[in-house]
Amino acid sequence: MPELPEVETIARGLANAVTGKTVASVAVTMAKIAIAPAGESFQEALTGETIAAVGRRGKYVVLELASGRRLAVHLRMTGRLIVQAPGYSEPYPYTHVRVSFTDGSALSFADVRQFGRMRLLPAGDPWDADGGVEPLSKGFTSEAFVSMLDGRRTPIKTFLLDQSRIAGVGNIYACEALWEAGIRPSRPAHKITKPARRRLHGAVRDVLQRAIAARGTSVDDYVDAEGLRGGYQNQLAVYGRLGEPCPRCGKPIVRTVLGQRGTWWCRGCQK
DNA sequence: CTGAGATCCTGGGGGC
DNA sequence: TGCCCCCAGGATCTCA
Repeated sequence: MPELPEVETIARGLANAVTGKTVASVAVTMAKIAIAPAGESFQEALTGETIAAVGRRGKYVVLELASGRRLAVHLRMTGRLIVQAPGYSEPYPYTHVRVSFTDGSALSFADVRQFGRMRLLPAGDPWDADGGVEPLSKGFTSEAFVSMLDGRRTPIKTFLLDQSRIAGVGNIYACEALWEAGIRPSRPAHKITKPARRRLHGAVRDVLQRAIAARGTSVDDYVDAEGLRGGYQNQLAVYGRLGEPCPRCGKPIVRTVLGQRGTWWCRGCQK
């Protein structure tokens, strides 16, 4: 499941690989994946465009096009954006959209479960207006985070996963940040003390930055734009480690369900 | 506002 | 060994 660090890694790889390239043709083999503005054809609108830049917003990979339009890609659970060099032979498995460039290379969107989407947006479209703060931006200050939790009765882990509050945190890094901060995932957000809120603010940023440095986490089948796995799965403290000893206190990691999500944590040191 | 439940999908894990 | 069942999971929508 690509979260902020994985999407950041993919976007950086794509920035190197496709910036400046011009679209020669587009093949869509699963129509629901590729969404165009009303009345437009995805293939036709994209053909002839040049990739001006590649960035990230929350869990979206955003390709900025020379016309001012954008292609916002959400990978959901099993989506992949794969760059294939000129002369590539095999289509990447489960490819639903392939963008071919004039130099013979291609950018393929592949997705086993078909949950991911590529959305072509008109220039200036405020598509991400209701998205939350970027947790690695200057705007995500300790003070801002402390006050965000005021009056919020929802479990803190559910809060961290709400993309309209903080953009980009998913299940893996919510679990890891809560462990690092020593906070129980089910704790109502407003009941968390200010010192603990500050610890959590720092933990969210630390975990995300360390995961980016490791090029993301590959627990299931995440790979970046070059098809490479990440390395952060070797640094996980709790996620997916049911029954294994807590790295801090040695008690076995437990798994509970919170907001319909698997949640891994330590009863010994998360209060 | 808040949470619960359904929906979308398919590979793969568990049970027998 | 083989087959069938069922589940995970992010975002979004409906309903209470």
